[in-house]
Amino acid sequence: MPQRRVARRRLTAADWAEAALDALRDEGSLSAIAIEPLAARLGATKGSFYWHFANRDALIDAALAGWEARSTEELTEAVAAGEDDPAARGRELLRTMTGLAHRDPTELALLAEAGQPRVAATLERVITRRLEALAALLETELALPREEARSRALHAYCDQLGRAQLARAIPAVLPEAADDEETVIDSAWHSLLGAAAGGQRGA
Amino acid sequence: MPQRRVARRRLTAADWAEAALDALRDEGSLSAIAIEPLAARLGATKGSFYWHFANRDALIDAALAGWEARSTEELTEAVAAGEDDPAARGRELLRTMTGLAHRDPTELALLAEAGQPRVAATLERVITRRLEALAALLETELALPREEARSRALHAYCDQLGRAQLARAIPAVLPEAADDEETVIDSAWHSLLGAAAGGQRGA
DNA sequence: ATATCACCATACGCCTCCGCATGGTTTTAA
DNA sequence: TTAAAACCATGCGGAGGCGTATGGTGATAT
Repeated sequence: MPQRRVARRRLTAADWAEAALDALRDEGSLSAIAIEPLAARLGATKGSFYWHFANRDALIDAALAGWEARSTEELTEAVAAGEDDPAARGRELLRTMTGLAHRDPTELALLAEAGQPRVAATLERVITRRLEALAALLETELALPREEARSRALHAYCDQLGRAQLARAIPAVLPEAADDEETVIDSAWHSLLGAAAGGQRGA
Repeated sequence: MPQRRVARRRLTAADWAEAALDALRDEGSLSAIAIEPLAARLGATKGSFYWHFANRDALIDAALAGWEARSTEELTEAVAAGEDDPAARGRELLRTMTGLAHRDPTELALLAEAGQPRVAATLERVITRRLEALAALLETELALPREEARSRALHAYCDQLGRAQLARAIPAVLPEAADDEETVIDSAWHSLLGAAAGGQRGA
């Protein structure tokens, strides 16, 4: 019995990778990327999967690569936007960098799974690029010294990261105003501009 | 054959709960709390476990309760310390609240697993107590208005949380000075004192 | 001394998932 | 139209984890 349900189209490796990312976003854990559940979700079986991928790790790699590509793409778009207005570009950068964590749990899921070396490496590349972009903006547009720019960027990023974490884990402790992304971005941008000495003072 | 290895002592429920917390800290994931691996680690078998606990969930609950008890104990100790010097008490509070995340991965592991409702509830209680304590200190000792105190406390906490997260996931992006806990506490305390308007401005 | 109770080992069935082997079914191309 | 290639379903074996049943073994009390 040729048991196709209706007239399902055939799957590609990209379909599997995307399904893996979906599962990671929905379940919030790398263990959600499992062949058999994904196959069920896709209306297929393992036979399809093992044609496109060598094993589960290969699928995870593909999903990570997909996420990294999407993230860097959004970053470059944000950098390119509003070329004339530095403030607008800064806010757009912040939105891309930190708003993602609020809108899309994938990033927090990966952060939670940073024990895995491949996950950590992916995160390192993405986050480094973001910090680099933000620091560069501060350095050129606000004429801040390099170290100060990097320090402020890092500070803002950590703040938003912790905020996103709390928003996901225990939203009750955050003020209601934090629901509005525009408000959050606004606050982050102003604290970025008006930061005090900042950075680690020691040594 | 009475196969005791040497002359192992008998286990208690607390032994199992502690072993569960150890596993959670070492592996960094709730899935590390698994009966059979823990039994092997303890040199026992499932027979022992199911005498002391009804099932795996009960063990997780016990581990969470143990962590919560330990956390609140450390918090009250910090509040009690240095009663005469508000600054010293504030720094001690910060050390307890945020230093924990740096020294002990358990907290970050739980945060990563906040999808589980029981984990989220535990975290909410602990973190709320911490924020409450810090805000109260700022309110009474620095004579800050209530909302301002809460806002600054939350801000500092988010910052340290994000910093701890990054330190664990991708330590490369943090400056080397961040290795020194005293430096971190120092920076956090000063930014807590000298924060600008802070808080969400909106609505 | 022996009966009772607390504690534990062993073995079993069940489930979920990975990975492979095999054979079938499409699609493409010659 | 038929041969090859791409794609996929099915079935199997194995690993690891949960929970239960059952029968010990040690300590404790009488």
